[in-house]
Amino acid sequence: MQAEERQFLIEQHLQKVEFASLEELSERVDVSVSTVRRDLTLLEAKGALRRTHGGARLVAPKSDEFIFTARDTHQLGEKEAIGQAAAALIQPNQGVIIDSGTTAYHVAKHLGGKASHVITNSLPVANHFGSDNSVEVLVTGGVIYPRLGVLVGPLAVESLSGMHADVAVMSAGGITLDGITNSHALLIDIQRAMLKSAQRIIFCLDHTKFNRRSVSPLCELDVVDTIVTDAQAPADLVDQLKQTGIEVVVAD
Amino acid sequence: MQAEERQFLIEQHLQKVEFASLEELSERVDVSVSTVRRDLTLLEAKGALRRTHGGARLVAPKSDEFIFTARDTHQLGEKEAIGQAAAALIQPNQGVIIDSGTTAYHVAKHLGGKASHVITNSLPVANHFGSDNSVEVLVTGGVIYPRLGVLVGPLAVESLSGMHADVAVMSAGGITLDGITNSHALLIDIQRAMLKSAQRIIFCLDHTKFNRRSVSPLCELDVVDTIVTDAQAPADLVDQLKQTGIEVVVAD
DNA sequence: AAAATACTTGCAAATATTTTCAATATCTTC
DNA sequence: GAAGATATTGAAAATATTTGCAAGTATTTT
Repeated sequence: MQAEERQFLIEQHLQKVEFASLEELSERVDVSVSTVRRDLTLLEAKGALRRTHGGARLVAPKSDEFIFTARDTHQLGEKEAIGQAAAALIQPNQGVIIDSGTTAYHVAKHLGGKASHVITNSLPVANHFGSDNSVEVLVTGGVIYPRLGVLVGPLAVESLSGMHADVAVMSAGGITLDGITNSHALLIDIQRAMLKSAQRIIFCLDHTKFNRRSVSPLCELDVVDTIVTDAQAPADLVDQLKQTGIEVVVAD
Repeated sequence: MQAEERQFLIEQHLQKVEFASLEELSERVDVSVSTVRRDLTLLEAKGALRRTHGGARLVAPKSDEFIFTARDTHQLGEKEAIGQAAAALIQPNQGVIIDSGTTAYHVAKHLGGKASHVITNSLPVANHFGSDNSVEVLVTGGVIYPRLGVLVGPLAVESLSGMHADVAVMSAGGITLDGITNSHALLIDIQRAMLKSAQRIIFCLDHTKFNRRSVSPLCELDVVDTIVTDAQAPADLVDQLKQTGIEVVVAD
């Protein structure tokens, strides 16, 4: 059996059982426990699963809500800080558009009852405000993009285009001096509608997004008013961004 | 069993029972009480639960604060049965509109991957299908009605009016021979749009809804194709409904 | 305030992981 | 197609983690 085939089988098996011990996997693909260990290490690096003591678990278990909410600890500290700093930029009683994506979600968590209206296409954000009747939450329509809990499609774009907000809190996949990019092509149209509907544009981008280019271009830099990032963002790019007239807030 | 799996089971069990003693948990996951203690400490740090003397208690998760979801035990048995019976009426690969309201939610829970499309204005229903990519879930836009997790308002009505589905699974506040009524006036417009957009109308009404009249009239009986109810529904009204040509399914 | 119950701490046994190394398999290069 | 180089595999020793237990401390109950 080939190494790749074996790893594929492990992945597939894990999709079914969610948790698997080393012995279980070793028996199933008929190699030594050592090899399974090595495979798991590789698969973890690939992001396909997470190692645990004695075995492995699925990254996004079906029983789990959406990819993030509680369990996503990827750069959690930075995202929390960014969330707090971005929320501080919002004035009381403003109307805020909140993008999908983990970073924007953390902003929502820190927003409290500050905003009077929230517009979002993210189900986790909607859930977060769901039982809070101090904020009016407007959810765009759309088709659920599985695992992310984002509403996409024409309905989402349409419902956004008729709206207006004071601020848009956005996230994205990458930023360079050429502009901002994002990975999910389906989101681009929606994000552009968000950018059009808001007066002030705040992008929340942790340091890993700097000098990175995702597949689809989203917008030029001149659309952006403010960028919120963390302390590890590369100083040179931050300076260059400031020179183009963008306000850059560095959260600690 | 691995540590992570064990902790996951503890979390999951707690979702059901709200509170569990150390012994109970220790027995359930088959480790010593000491280990359960350590697990609980970790889970508490993660924010998944709250420790108490002798056990652990669920920390009310925001996303579940909608009136129902798991915790609403009001006529739970009946609603489960109705949910199952109504789900059985759906043919594979149909497009299904699912109304907000607890009873309709239970139908969603039993639907599995049967429907190919689901249209809903209920956040709990959307969440339920959220990470399932075998079903395409279309969420109407709208403003969140707090505590119920329902999307209401003109946007919800608009997005529904352009759609079409094979079946609509509805719930309501009361039914008499004069028609069906509902309590939330905001929902009426949306429900009417749902009724217009679907070919077959199934109303799910537990026995407490029979011979009851809510504030706002929703529709006449001739719109209804099928009513699913439980065994305690009054026989006379059930008979009379059958005579008007409505199919009445009684779940046990 | 005493009894009962639950919690914390420290420790040894069990279990898992990393590291290392020899054996085998696979790929190059001639 | 054979010889050497490289990569992969399985197994064993060293290291680290987790688990269960028991003694001591805190908390609740009566």
